[in-house]
Amino acid sequence: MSSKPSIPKGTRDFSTKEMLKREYIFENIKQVFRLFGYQPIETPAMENITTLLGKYGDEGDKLLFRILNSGDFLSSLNYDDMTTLEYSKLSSKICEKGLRYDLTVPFARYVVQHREEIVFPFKRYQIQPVWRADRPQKGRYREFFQCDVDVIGSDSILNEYELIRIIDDIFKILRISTVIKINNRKVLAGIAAYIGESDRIIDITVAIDKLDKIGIENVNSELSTKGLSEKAISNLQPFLQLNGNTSDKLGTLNRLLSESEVGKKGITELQTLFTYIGNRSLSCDIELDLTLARGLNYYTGAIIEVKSKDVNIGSICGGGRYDNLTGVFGMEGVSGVGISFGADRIYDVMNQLNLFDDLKGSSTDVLIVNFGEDETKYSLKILDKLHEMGVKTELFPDPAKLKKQLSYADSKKIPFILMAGENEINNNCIKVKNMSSGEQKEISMKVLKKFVENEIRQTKGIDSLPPNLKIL
RNA sequence: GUGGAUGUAGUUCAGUCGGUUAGAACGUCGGAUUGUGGUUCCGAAAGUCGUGGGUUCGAGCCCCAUCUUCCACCCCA
Repeated sequence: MSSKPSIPKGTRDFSTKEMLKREYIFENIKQVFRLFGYQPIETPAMENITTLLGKYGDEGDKLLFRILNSGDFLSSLNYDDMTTLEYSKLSSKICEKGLRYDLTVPFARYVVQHREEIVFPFKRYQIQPVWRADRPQKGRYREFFQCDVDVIGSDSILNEYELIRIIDDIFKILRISTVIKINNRKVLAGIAAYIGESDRIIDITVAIDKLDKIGIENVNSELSTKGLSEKAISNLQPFLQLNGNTSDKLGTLNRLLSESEVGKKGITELQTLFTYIGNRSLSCDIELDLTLARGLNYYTGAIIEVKSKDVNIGSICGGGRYDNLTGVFGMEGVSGVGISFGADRIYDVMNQLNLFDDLKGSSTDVLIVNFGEDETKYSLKILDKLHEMGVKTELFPDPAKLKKQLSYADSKKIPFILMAGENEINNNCIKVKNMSSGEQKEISMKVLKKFVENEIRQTKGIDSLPPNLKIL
């Protein structure tokens, strides 16, 4: 039984080089989240399946990973169940748990469960993997990390504005040029009402979401296939053809939707948001995009999606406002808004654009050569000192040939070697080798600290770190 | 879930019409150099040709199934 080991479809191992890059992304995102006063939480990888079902639409239910009950999972079934139940009903009988599909629904569940201990508005961030049983392809994985920020318990559009700022800050730091697309579900609901097809809002939004992909004719024919009347479709056209700048668009919408209460509410929300954004300078492009629909069922207000301008990989960040997500868990009238950064896609974008150049260096600054048992005591003393000074240092674990130890340092791009063999120990000094110049010299133990400050810090020190990591 | 492509040392890829023992580069390891890396030179290890069946005297190559990865759709981060 020694077949080659493998990992499940759509999952990946991350090797050291990849992890350094990934952590760079996580660190930066986390710092911006903290800057705006968000605090971390984590929730379990698995949730009760009933928590997850029905929150993401039919498509979402299909993509949930279900966890087979432990033990005799068939004991809850009788013969009739097995032969007559359709598979989805059957699976919810034998699978009581599932892997989380996103971080928003578990968060809503968390808020309801911990309502007594939470002070509202509650601003939290959460960086964890999620799982979807999707068919994998480029930019689409079955296990991937989401970085969520949400504020729950506040209706203010200031929260939407804050999220836009966060998006802008993060992508500015990561040097990804992006366009932020904004829309509002209430406006979409208003449009559906205006054309007399209120109950078809999902079909309508899904179809117009494809506008820039398949063109206006195909959208119209798709709507017609879905059973929308000719009249409704022709009434929809002015919305599909909306153009001009943001205030033009909002003006037109205002006229067209003057009869619709929800529609007008949505327009006001958009207006408020765009006023906040106003003339503040953002590095991202911002665009009011009526064709932005987003599939997740629970959005009720603003919807936000971010795309890279240089790499075509779908959205790298998305989110919106949900007015009653906690309602399904028994806590009514609490509105929240949040966004989710797709770390894996951000990684793909940055990799493709070679934006990780700054990270080429090693994580270790100094390697202490291992000369053997007798010298190790002396080396460990040096190691401790350097660690106390905050210098990233490692001692080679085996007394391997010097050649081996040096080429290890070389492959890890460690810039400094410290050698303390018999001669050095007798003279109470250390030999230092600079790997890039090849130059080496002996220094006494006393000036070790000075040496660190003058040379290591300058070669590998804080100045070489990306500016945003300097605080660390 | 639907349709299409793909798979050969650790990695990137050759491999002719189906014909003897499947090759290269890079990487790894060893040596030239027992206390000095990168460059150079020499050498070695490394493969059940994704997996399982089938056709054939003979299969990396042809056929079937299956898995992986990739692409389009659906949907999404």
